[in-house]
Amino acid sequence: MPTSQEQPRRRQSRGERRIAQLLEAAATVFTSTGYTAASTNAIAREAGVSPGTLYQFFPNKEAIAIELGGRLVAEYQAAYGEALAPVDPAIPLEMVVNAIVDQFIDFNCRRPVFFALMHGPDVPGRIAEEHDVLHKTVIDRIQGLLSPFLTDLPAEEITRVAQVCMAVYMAGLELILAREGADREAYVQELKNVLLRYLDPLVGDRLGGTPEQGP
Amino acid sequence: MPTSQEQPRRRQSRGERRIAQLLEAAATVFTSTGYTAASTNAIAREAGVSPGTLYQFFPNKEAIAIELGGRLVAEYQAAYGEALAPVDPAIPLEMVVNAIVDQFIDFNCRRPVFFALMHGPDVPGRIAEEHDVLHKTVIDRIQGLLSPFLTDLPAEEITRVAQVCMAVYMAGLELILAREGADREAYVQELKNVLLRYLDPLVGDRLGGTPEQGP
DNA sequence: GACAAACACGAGTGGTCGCTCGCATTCTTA
DNA sequence: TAAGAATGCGAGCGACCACTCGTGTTTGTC
Repeated sequence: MPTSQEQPRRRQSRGERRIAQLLEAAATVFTSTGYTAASTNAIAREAGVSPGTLYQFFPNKEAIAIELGGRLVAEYQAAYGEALAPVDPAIPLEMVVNAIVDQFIDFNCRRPVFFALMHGPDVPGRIAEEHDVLHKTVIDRIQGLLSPFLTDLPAEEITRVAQVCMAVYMAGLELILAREGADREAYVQELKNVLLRYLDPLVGDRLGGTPEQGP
Repeated sequence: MPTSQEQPRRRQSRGERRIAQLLEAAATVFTSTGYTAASTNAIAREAGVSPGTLYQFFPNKEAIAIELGGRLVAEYQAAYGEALAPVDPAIPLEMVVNAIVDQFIDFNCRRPVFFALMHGPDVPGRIAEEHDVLHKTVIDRIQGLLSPFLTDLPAEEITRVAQVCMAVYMAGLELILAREGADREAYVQELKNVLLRYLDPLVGDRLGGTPEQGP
């Protein structure tokens, strides 16, 4: 016999719209207050519905964050699915780093919730697990991307380099999200500089060292 | 007439001991759960006293964090007060960065609460202000330290560089605190590498570029 | 139009947390 | 040693929050 079967409730189009509305409201509230401090009543109010209506579509608060996170990941992969795919190591590292940073920054600026949900230290068990999985995946991809460039380094060290790149990116992202306009652009350039100068001395000896670039 | 005067309650030595005990307990709880999730009852339990006793010495939860933060800053300044003081720009940047990173890492490893309190995104108003002040001070100091080295750059850009250095340090610290032993040391070296390679191309042309260093 | 299912409401429930209060105990001081 | 202050206790209060439930409304289907 089936164990506690999940009967797939038939949604009406009104329901689908409500769900989208609630997730949008949740994104707004999570972004401004973080996950833990965000109350489900506040999310419902932001969406213009009653608390009861919210629980018509989500079994609990955690499920909102999980669904939101899932949709964000899907949206990201649809837009930049190949961002971290391995590339021809003959391409200058500068171009690779620039392209990847630009894509990630672009997405994170358009969807600031993503950072709030991923970087928040207050998210509870289940979400933290999802984040861990995603984090490990990204690290693996960075590692695979860097390997052809960092031919002289042992695998263990490449892992470390990937971890450091990820951490530096996250730190830069926080600075960047707190700024706007030209100031933001300047910090994006600085982030690229940090990563490039960090990685450049590590690449195996091939033609084309990366020269300095100005703003 | 005096406005709502604070009468300085005479403490017995027993009381001073309790305060130290409570702050130590608070440090433990804050470190493991963060400020918001830490309950005052949990802090009292950790210290082996009743909730009422806790409130004999602190007017509210915020005051605990503020007192703890104040003592940590004082402790830090006593140990490394001159860590960010300007130095002779003839000294190689590598030595300067190495020394500063070592000192900060050393302190943060011995007192992990410091990072938890400073980096936590969930700390309420009053504490956030204190952190802002401290953060601005540190940025200023870094700026003053870097200026003699980065002679070719306008002030505005040096500010940006200081901000980036601080953010990179914080990111590295998070990686480092999550590791132990030889692994930790390796990440400390990586952090130094990131900062050095980022700053090295910026220093005005003088003798002594910074060569690569191994683990 | 009739019926059922999905949707919507919002006061209410149980639980947690910051904090209080009345009272007991220990220390200081004269 | 006696008075008063400091310390200590822990049940409990009020506020807030995640979540529920009884009831009423809208929508899809025959």
